[in-house]
Amino acid sequence: MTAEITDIGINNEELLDAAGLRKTSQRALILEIIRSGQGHLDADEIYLRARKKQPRLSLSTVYRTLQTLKELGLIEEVHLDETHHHYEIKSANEHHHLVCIGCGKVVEFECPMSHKMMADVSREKGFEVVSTEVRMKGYCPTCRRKKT
Amino acid sequence: MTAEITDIGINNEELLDAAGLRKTSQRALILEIIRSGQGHLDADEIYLRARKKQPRLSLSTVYRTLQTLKELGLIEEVHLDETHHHYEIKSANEHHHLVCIGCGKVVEFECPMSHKMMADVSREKGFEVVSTEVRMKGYCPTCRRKKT
DNA sequence: ATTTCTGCAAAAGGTTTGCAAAGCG
DNA sequence: CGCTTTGCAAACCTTTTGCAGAAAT
Repeated sequence: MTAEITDIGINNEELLDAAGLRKTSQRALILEIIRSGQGHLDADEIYLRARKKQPRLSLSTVYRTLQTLKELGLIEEVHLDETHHHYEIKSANEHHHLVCIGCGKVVEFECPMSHKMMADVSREKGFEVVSTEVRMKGYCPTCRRKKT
Repeated sequence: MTAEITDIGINNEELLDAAGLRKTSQRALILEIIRSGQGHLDADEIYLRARKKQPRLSLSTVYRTLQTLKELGLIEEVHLDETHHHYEIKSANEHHHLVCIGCGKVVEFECPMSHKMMADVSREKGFEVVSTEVRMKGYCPTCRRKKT
């Protein structure tokens, strides 16, 4: 029962340590929120949720922490639309995003082909390609029905 | 030699007309700039270039015109990074973008596989997928050399 | 005690909007 | 002439930054 909100977790603590960073309650909370929120939270949503536990926490801290966690490789910034950034826990299985134009729902999908695509493009263009993002837009089953 | 800068072009004029919109010199100029600028211009760059011909043109007009042209389907908004929007002429051959992390250079590539990807995802997720954007990042030949 | 972090407020950067005047049809 | 479009300035929204005080090591 000693699981404190300040626990960032063994591996993560080591990471912070190695980077010469401090383990603070704000960082732990924000990471926890991203972890338990089913992916794709934006800064403001994280801020709102975090304030329920730490009312004095500021939005700039959220942004700075997101930046830090991203640099540590704990979270990933994804671009579901053009106006916000969204963040999710960096997971082993890479995936891409399908966004519903009607309701905003986000579904993840895997894309084994993307590796071949990267290889093809690398060869053709002479680039060293380091990342690929595939984003699809469409109508989810529910919104498809509504459309008619 | 009577090619006026105010010529939006036959098809485009009809489009404007059909939409109940007016043919103005600003719209013609902006479209012309996007057409002759080798793709991927952002609003500010378009604004700068446009001012050379029409010094009193305003940035809001650029934004409003881009919006209009996009709705008419004459241009396309692409997302090369997260801070800007970029615009290019809507062309028959669909392509995707590869951006150099070092120098910002943008290269287009085709992606025949994307159709299969769309079909696969549609079927698996039950979505009606309407668009796919593939964005890769990497180092161009020149920047690769510099890196070492 | 030293150095990093946080909160607050203000700035920044891209984009949008309200409104009166100008321009197209 | 009526209605759209423009220019200007101000507003907006997300994200970043400067700084003094608070917290971590």
